[in-house]
Amino acid sequence: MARNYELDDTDRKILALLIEDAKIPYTEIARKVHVSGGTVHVRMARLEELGIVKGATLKLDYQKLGYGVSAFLGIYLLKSSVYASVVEQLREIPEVVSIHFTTGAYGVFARLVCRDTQHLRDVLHDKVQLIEGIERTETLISLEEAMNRAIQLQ
Amino acid sequence: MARNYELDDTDRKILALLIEDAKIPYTEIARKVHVSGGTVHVRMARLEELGIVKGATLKLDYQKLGYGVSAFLGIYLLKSSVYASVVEQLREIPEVVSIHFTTGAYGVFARLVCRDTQHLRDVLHDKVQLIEGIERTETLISLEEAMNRAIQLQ
DNA sequence: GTTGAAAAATTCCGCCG
DNA sequence: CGGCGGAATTTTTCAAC
Repeated sequence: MARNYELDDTDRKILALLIEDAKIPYTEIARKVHVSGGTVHVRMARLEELGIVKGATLKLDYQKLGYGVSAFLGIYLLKSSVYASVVEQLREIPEVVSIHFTTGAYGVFARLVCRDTQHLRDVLHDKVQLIEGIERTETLISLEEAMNRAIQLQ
Repeated sequence: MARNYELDDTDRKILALLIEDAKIPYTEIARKVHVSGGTVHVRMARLEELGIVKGATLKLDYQKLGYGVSAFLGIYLLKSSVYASVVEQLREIPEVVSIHFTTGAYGVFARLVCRDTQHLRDVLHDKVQLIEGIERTETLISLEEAMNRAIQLQ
């Protein structure tokens, strides 16, 4: 499941460039990596085939889109067997953007993105608190996202 | 700073499609949104001009890339005035992918992505613990990322 | 906001080292 | 076999309306 695939230097260089900007043309990547455009195409097709590349998405300024409040939620479960069910129910909430199963006090750790603190309050009260299997939650409101980037390969 | 820009339904539909897959051609978006290709182009140019769209990036399976361990770090600061300096120093650590200024006990909350628990241990001990201004940290290791998605517009 | 046409990129395939 | 190069198709890009 967590296998490590054989990636060569060309693969990593291609990925590093596309992580920075997924819209740069393959022909330009080809020039920078010193291979042909066809090769970039073949390498990307293989990386997608392997499931390493799952697609591309936009980098957005959520603040400017009106989603200025983000929060982390530490969730205490009534018993650990409800994990899968709680995840399913969290997934149904559009404001939940990521869910982690973590070590430590919390069983589940989630991140929410909301328009404002009122919206966050509503989501917590009307959606999260109603989920079966949750004992209680601790909320950490992010007042400012000082940084957010993709991992650097190598 | 946190202004709300006027986006119409067309803008939102275009963004929603590109969030799903930033590589679909503007011509295809045009068909789905019932406008011309030129209009999609103009709308995206404006959204980039406004800074709402900051670019595009790849969606990757970090597990398969050999980065299977992710952790959240609650950081207690010696005094709140060191915030900016601590953020600067965290930014220098390649394994740190996001930094938040939060309410609650921690002054700073960060996320790290590492190859394995040994790598995480090394980063915490050799890099994070050396930062001036940090009193102590609490680590939450994510054993599994059950979900990770972009926010849904509307 | 649309159209249409030039420029560029993608994509595929036969060939070669 | 993996990489290269060229050609057909599609997309991007932009000016005129």
